[in-house]
Amino acid sequence: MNLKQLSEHLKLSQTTVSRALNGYPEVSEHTRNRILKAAQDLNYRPNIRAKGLATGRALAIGHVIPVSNQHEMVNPVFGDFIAGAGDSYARAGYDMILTRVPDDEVSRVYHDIKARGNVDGIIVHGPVINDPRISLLSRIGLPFVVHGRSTDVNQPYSWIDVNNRGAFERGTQFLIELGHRRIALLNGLEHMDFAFRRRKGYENALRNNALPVEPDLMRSEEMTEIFGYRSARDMLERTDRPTAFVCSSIITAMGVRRAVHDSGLTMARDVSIVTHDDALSYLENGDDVPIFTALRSSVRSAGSLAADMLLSLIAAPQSGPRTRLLEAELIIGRSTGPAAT
Amino acid sequence: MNLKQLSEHLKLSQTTVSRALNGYPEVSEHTRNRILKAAQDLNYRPNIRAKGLATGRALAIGHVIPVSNQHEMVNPVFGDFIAGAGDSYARAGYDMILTRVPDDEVSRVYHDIKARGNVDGIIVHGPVINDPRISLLSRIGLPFVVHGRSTDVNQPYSWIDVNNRGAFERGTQFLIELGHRRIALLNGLEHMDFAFRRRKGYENALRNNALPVEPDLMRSEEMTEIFGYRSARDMLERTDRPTAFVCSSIITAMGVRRAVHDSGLTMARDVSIVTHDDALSYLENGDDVPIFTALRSSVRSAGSLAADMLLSLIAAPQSGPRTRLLEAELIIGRSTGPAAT
DNA sequence: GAATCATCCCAAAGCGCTTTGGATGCGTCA
DNA sequence: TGACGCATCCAAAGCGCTTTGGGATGATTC
Repeated sequence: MNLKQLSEHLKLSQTTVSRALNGYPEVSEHTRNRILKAAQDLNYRPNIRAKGLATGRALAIGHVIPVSNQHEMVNPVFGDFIAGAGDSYARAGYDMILTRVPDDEVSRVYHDIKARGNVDGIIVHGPVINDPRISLLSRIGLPFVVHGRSTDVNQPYSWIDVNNRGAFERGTQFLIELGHRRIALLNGLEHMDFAFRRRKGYENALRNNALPVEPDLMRSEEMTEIFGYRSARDMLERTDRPTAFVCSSIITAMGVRRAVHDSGLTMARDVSIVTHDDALSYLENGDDVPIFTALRSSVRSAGSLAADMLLSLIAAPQSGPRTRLLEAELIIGRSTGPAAT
Repeated sequence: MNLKQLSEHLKLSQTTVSRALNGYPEVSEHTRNRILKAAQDLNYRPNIRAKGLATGRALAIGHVIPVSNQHEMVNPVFGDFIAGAGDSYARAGYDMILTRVPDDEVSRVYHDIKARGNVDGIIVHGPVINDPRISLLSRIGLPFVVHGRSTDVNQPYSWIDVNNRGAFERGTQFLIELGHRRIALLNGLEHMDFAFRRRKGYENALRNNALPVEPDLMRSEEMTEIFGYRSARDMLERTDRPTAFVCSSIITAMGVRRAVHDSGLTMARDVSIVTHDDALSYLENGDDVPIFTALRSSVRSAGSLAADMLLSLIAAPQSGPRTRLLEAELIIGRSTGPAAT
């Protein structure tokens, strides 16, 4: 069932039917109702490709996920972010198109996307420090919103981000106030902007309290369980072992917990853990009482907000870059306690 | 830069240029090379919507993710599956379109998708027992491949699945051979087909060894860490506590491990754990020596295979349903040992 | 030399929609 | 009564591509 058939069936022109369906005023209420009813009854759906061709809009948003050549890991955060964004798109009648792109092909792919015209805008995932994609997309003229920010990029652009620096400063400060002096940081890869900012926050807190920043206590890797385990294991073997850990991910924190157990120590009593928590639906941080003391910020709602931001950016292109900084919430769980004296 | 401009620039017809670019034989080698070079130089990309309109193909695959009204959890497996599939699509020049659909709207959405014509085929995620989507899609006439199978559906359809029954039978048998007699099952939601099959496998192994199937030792829920923890905690408090657990997910297994520790017991010595392992990139099961004894099957390669299957199904629609059963590999890790006597 | 046949290329229609630029009919007003 | 405005509707062009149905050219055959 296409427009032509529908209009023939109604003995009206395609123009009138199209206008009625799209809410234009040049159609009488009577005719409009007749058309809407027929469309409903005959189960008419406009062909999105034809519509796109005619309007020049694609009615789709692209999510371009960088896949690094060294680090093939799929971001665990991704599913939840997409879920949040997808719900927003569904409400607006947009499709969501996913593309995985190797680092060395981003430029080609963005040009492709622009030329093929299959999306109206893009969400940029996983920004690194001084991310070249931002100036590239601005130059190409494709509307976009970055999930995260990019340090050292000085042109304006739209982004939505958690206050990573602030959160980690707060988490570290919290441990310091509990009396901890040797606090380790198990961070994500620090060329990633979020990880870079988290380290800044961690260091700020130490400096504010006149504590030394010790490279020995800082690690930066993909945030896996095994990374948490191995790092904590190593550090806990030392005589001057840390009494607390700040982790960039619940998964890593789980590894630390395992190491604490395996070292014959007790969490909260001997070793405290504070972790970032993206509130992933499959990694709930306990139920009534959280397992880990955490800096929580739902990546799912970030997805939804990013999508909304991009859609409004597309609707009003002139309105200039928008930004939104979300604050993480400090949740006190059972993984922290006063430093042993 | 569109076809018209390109052909004017070359002083050729659109027909010839189109044919040259799409590899049709009616163009001399000389002209073809000239066209290819110009296309390259001028950075020409065909508009995919126009192409789709003209050919009737969408050059896109839809992934429809069911979102249950009761269980809002985002499937943790999803990211890796998509990664595998996405790589296949990229190779074939297809786009991947994601749609999240509430359970009660599947029918409407599938009809929409068909009518709007924005995909050439669909991957069905998360099949339940007797899944209505299969007959629905067959009736609508949209090519599809199911990730998993659906018990009680007797019409033929294309699917790719892990041998869940076989894997869990094997895992349970392994524990029995280690001397375990009281073996608990922490399963996913059993209206999901994969979970249903896993229970069958578990029960088969018990029956084959003349062991009782005890409802007290079987739980079925969303596969979270907390589910594993709480269930194991409960069961380990009993006087006739289980000596082994079979889990449907590494995340749940982590919860069990925590419960074992918190109960003052030792993994492998007092309590053994066997778990399914989807080989998620952010949940590696240890490094050289796996942490958990596991039934491993990469969901990522399943994604890639599912995508390839669907693409070939679209290319040769008459060729009838295809199926592919993957075997999980039993990996011996440090979570299992002989039953304490 | 005419007929036949490849080879290479083109004009134009068509995919399903939107949108421009009228056309038509009717009531209103001086 | 004629001019005008308004409310409704329509024909046709156009979005960028593919594909059908030839047309022109030169080589080959008889």
